[in-house]
This record gives sequence, structure tokens and C-alpha cells, in this order.
Amino acid sequence: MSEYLADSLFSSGKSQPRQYGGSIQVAFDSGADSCFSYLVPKELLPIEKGQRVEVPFGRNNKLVQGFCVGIGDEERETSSERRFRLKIVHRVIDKEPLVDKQLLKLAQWISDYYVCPLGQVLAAMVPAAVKKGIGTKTEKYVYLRLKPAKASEISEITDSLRSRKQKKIVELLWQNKAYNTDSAIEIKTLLANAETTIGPLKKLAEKQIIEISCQTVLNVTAISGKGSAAVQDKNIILNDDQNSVLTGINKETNSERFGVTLLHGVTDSGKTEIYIRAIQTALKQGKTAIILLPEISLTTQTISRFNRRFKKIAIMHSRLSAAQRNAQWQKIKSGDADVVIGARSAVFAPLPRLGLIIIDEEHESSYKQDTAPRYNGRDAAIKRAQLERAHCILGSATPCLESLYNCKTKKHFRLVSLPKRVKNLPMPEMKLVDMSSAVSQGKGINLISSQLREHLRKTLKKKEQIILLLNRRGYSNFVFCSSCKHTLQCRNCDVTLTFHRSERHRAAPGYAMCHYCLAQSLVPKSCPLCGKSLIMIGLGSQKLEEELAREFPLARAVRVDSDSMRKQDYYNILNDFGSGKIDILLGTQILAKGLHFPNVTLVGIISADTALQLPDFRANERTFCMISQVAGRTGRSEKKGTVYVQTFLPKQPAIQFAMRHDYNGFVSEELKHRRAAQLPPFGRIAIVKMRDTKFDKLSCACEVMSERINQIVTTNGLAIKVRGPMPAAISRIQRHYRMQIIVQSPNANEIQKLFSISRALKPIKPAVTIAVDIDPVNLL
DNA sequence: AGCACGCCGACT
DNA sequence: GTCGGCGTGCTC
Repeated sequence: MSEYLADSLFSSGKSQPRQYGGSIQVAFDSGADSCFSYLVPKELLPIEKGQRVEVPFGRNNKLVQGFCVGIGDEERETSSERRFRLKIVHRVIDKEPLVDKQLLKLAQWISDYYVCPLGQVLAAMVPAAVKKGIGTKTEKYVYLRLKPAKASEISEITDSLRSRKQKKIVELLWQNKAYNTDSAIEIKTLLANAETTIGPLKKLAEKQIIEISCQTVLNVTAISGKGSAAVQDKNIILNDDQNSVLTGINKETNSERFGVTLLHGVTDSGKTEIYIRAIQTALKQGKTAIILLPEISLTTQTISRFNRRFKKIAIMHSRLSAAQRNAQWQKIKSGDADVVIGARSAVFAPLPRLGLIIIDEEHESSYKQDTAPRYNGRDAAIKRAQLERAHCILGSATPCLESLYNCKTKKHFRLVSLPKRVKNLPMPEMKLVDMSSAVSQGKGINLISSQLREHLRKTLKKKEQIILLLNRRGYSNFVFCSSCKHTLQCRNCDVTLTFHRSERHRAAPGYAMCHYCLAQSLVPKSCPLCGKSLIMIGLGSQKLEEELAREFPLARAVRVDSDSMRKQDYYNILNDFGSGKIDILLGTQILAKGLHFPNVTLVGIISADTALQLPDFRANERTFCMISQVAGRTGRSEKKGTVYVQTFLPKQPAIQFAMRHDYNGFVSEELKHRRAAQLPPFGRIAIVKMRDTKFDKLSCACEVMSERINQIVTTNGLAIKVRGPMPAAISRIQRHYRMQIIVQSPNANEIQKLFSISRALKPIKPAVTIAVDIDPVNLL
């Protein structure tokens, strides 16, 4: 162990005492919410923040990797008495910092704001493929150690060699003027030209006549060679609204000041073209740009649209292989890309001279990461723009209330809108179907109302296409005993099992599956409690499929199930739908996003209510968004679009406003309620989520935690309301009981203060798993 | 977060 | 008598 300590230099015998160039702070990808100091040997200097180092850690001095996040003895006075015990940096891994100073600042902000160890944030910033160097290979190069002044020096060397092959190698290097790492010749080429093998080369290296250098290069195959030339779409002419919006944005982008433009544009109002032009403006200024899209919107369609317009573009999304991801990242880092398009984590793209960040569909809850670091990609983007003095565009047809409120209250935010569709096409016709009346008329629970069925028939006859949307959550099938009202529950989780018909198990009617722990079990033929027969309440997508097959046997319908489907299959289906091989696309929420199929003239929302039943203050907002977004999938050509909204709650305000395309009306109504309850955007909330397999232990820990929070709030006079501990909406998942404490405050600072104090204290006893979720997007 | 140490019950 | 369960604390 002593060999890792600085004072070991006294015991290292007659060798020169090691010289140290000060200490650094290292952050690890672990739960430890603090940094660790290490001494840097002189020979490892200079060292920079953002570089990775390998250091001995823990009792066994296991070598672990971490990021250097600070240089010098920043806490000299607190650590002076134990400074002699500092261990020594073993190795500096990166030649250059993996994260630059600005990104490190962003990481620090995320660490503070989202209550997450800095090391974990940094770990999330750089793709694993980059850190592991996947898709790279080491190429060896050869050069002469001595730069000969004249030819005689070379003959001097060659004459001294007896081997003919060695002579040949030296001559070749001389002819090619390979005297240093830059002019070195690749080993394979050299050997081929010299018609020899590695043997003579090694001999020359031993004699110190030549030098072999290594260089890590990207595997050529990993780089998707899409050297597509940028096409100037001169034929796309902006309308007046677009022009005035763009002029405003360009002014901001050119100003070199931080600012946020919230672009509220109805679906199909030409937001994407604005983005493209705004990026072009930034590029003209010698700046670079990032555009973030929700993962599911990153279709081939979208990517190729940007690909056509920009030459030096890098793409970051989940379907890339590790090697491709590394290649794209290196391309960005080296300055070979000036535009990055990607999902949430692309906000960390290491672009130099960032001038513009665009967040499309900014209201999307998928921008919030649900594992640590629990950051919101949109808010991280705004912060990054602020740090880099860049401009930020948030685009949406249904901006979230927080962004809208920021425009009203914060000076750097401004709101612009595109109220009309590009070709001045009308908004689709909205038809409300009251499902409760259908039920009361005793028609049974058909998923497709007679009105919708009639319109389906007409649409199919016209050879036009249809999208049917069904929310999975709460609309799944479940197994139910009509006699004793028993439903099949998951053994591990507090949820009702979902029924899936199976082709394989002929003996049983199907299998029951838990969507949380993914456990499957065969459905018994009779009720385990009373022995009567079980019925499957089928309201799920399979039921819808069956109903369609019965009513329209000739229609080609395909179901898209986000969780049961490989991503590749999903993109194939979308392609088939685009080329008209499929008539009806049915599926979950994912169909609501950014799809552009001009031939879709009918959209059916099977149940608009499902989101409303969730115990979440954003239920209305979600419902409104969902209906508006899906509605935007139709009527994207001269053909008229129609949307059927089936609901049991026809008078529900969110649904009513959506029917009238009245965003502003919805917002002012919803804001009233939020203000009354001091909910976002009028305040901030955070959730402390706690879980454990043992209920008693968990509730003890919750009590301790809630006491601690209340104590901090009182002693510091924080304007914070604490609710709970209470069981989470799903009180048990995967055998873990779940409880939560909700923290509410009129402003973010108070919440920040609370957690900065709390995280510095000793951990809660008894120990349970605790996660803090700042600005949660759902309260489950 | 991982990992070692320590204190209690089921076994050869 | 020990093997190993997990509850607790520490990591520069």
C-alpha cells in the first residue's frame, strides 16, 4: 500500500525522491457525492481539468478511472492535517480534456441543481463508446531517428548494416523523408514496399536507427461515409410569418448574447425550415449548432432532411452502434462537424464555438432523464446556451406551461408564434364521440364507435391512410373474475397484470404479464379464488386489432407497440406506411410524434381520457398535448383531414379546448388551477423517492428523512412545503416498496438550498435507496 | 456505488 | 465450533 502514498519516497531507497506538481481533485462515477484529492507526480504534468486519470482508490488501492475536476489545493486549510496521506495519480488517460471548461461548468451546474454526484454527471456526458475507444485501432508508424543532412549519412548507416532487408527499409524511409511522427510511414505500407516482414524492422528499432510510433485511429468502417453534399433548397420559400420569425431569431443569433426564443407554431407550420435557416445563419457567423429532438422523432425521414441541407453534420441517437457513436463524437470533437442532430444527450456534444441550440418539441417529457443524472435536456440546453453566450430556440405546437411562463417573467425569454399552417391549409376537422352514450345504449364496449367505423370505411375506399391511437397505460387488457371481482395481480409489484393472447400456448388462453417487472405467467383457466371462469377485459391494442380485422378484413393494418418492438422494425413499418403498403397504423403514443404522411386523412383517438385518470397535476396538459399532436398528423396535404376523439368525458375542459384548437384558452384555464395550488410554473417541486424490499425499514427511513427535511426547512427559514411521506402511485415494483416525499416551493433556489444542505449530511439510517428528482415530469 | 469489516443465526 | 447472512461505514 505504501507505494501509493507520497511519503513512500522515503522508503524507495537510493532512487531520486519523486517531485510533485501539486494536487488535483478527482470525481468518480460512484455514489460518493464528493471529490477526492491526489498528488500529481511532476512527470505527469501538465494536467488539465476535464482529463481522465487513473488513481488508486479504497483500501485495496484498486486502480479506478475518474475525471480531473479541479487543480491545486482548493481546500488546503481543511485538509492540511491529512494532506500527507494523499495518494498519487497513477496515469493520465487522455491527451486532451474529454470535456472542455464550458461543459465542465455545465456538469457542475447539473450536479448542483439535480442533486447528483459530479462524477455521475461527467460519466453521462461522454458516451461509453468514446471512453472505451470502441471502433478504434492502433496503427503503427515508422520513421528514422536521425534526420540526415546529406545522402552520405544514409550510406554510412546502410553500410554498417549487413542485412539487405534492413538496408532496404532505411533507404525507403530516407526516400520518403520519414524523420518524425508527422512524416512517419505506416508499418504495413513500408513492409509491403520493402518486401519484408516485421523481423528486420524490430532489429532496426533495437539498434535505435528507427523509431516506431503508435497512433489511435478510427476504424474506417465505423464512419458511415455519408459525404452528402449540402443541397440548397432555394425552392422552399418562406411565408410572411416564417420570415418575420426568422428575422427575429437571426438578430438574436448574431447578437452574441444569451437568449431564448420560444417558437410556438401549430403543427405543420414550418418550424423545421426555420430551424434550418437559423442554423445556416449561425454557420455563416463561424458558429456551430445543436438540434435536439425526442428520440422517437429521429426517424430516417427527419435525419435525411437535415442531412440534405448540411454538409458537416454529426448524428447522435440510440440506434448507432458503439463504434459509430464514437466516430460521430470524435468527428464533433475534432471540429469536423458544425451541426449536431440528436436526442437528449446530444446537448453534451463537444462542439467548439457553439452559437445555437434548438430544442424541438420542447414540451416533451422524454427530455427528462429518468435515471441519474435526472436532468431535463431542455433545461440543460438553456443553461449551456447561457454559459456559451449562445442562442436557444424552443419549438413546439403546444409549449409547456413552464416555458410560456418564463417568457412572461424572464428577460432573456421571448415568445414568437407561427399561427398558420405553411400552405395555409385548414386545421383538421375535430369530431367528438361521447362513448358513454354508446355504452348506455347497450351496444357493448366496442373500441370503435359507429361514427368512427363509418369514416374508416369511407377513408379506406378513397385509398387514403389512417392512424389509430390507443394509450397503453390504463387501457391494457386485464384478467377479471366476473363472479368475485378478483383480478390477477403481479407477485412483485402493486399492479394488475396485463393479458396477452398467445399463439404458442394453445392449452392456456394466454399469458399475463407485468409491464413493470416483465414477469410472465400463464393465465389459469378458472379464478384462483372462487373457481368460476375468468374473463379478459380486452381494451388493449390486440382487441383493437381484432375489431379491425372483423370489420375491415381487407385493410392492411399494422400494430406498433413501443415496448414489444425492436427499434429497427418500427422504422421499417414507418417506411412501409409512407410508401402506402399499409392502410392503417395503430398503436400507442409514439404515433403522435412528428410523423409526416400527407396521405393520412383520418386519425382516431380511441380513448382521449386515459391520461386524465392518472394522479398527476399535468394530466390535463398531457391530454391537451396528446390530442393536438395526434391531430397534427392528418390533413398535411390538400386533402381534408378529420380527427375523431372518443371519450367518456366529453365536457372535460382539456378535451374541449383541444377540439377547438384553442391553445391559449387552455393555457389560461389551466394556469388558474396551477396558481391556486402553487404548482409549476408558479413554483417548483422535487420528489424524494425512497425504496426498499422491507416495508418497515422503508417507513422508518422515510420518517427520518422527513424529519431531517423539516428540520432544515425550519432552521433555515426556507419557503418550502413538505408533503408526505406517502406511498408512491405504484406502491411496489419488483418487490420494492416505494414511498415518496414531495417538496414544494415558490422558487428553485429554496429547493436547491434544502438539498445542498441535506446532501452534505450523513446518510439516512436505516439505509434505503434514495433518489431525488428535481422538476419531475411525472409524479408516479 | 462498491467493498470490507463486524456482529448474529443455521449448519458440519 | 465455523460459514455466511446483511447492516454499516468509508473511500483522498
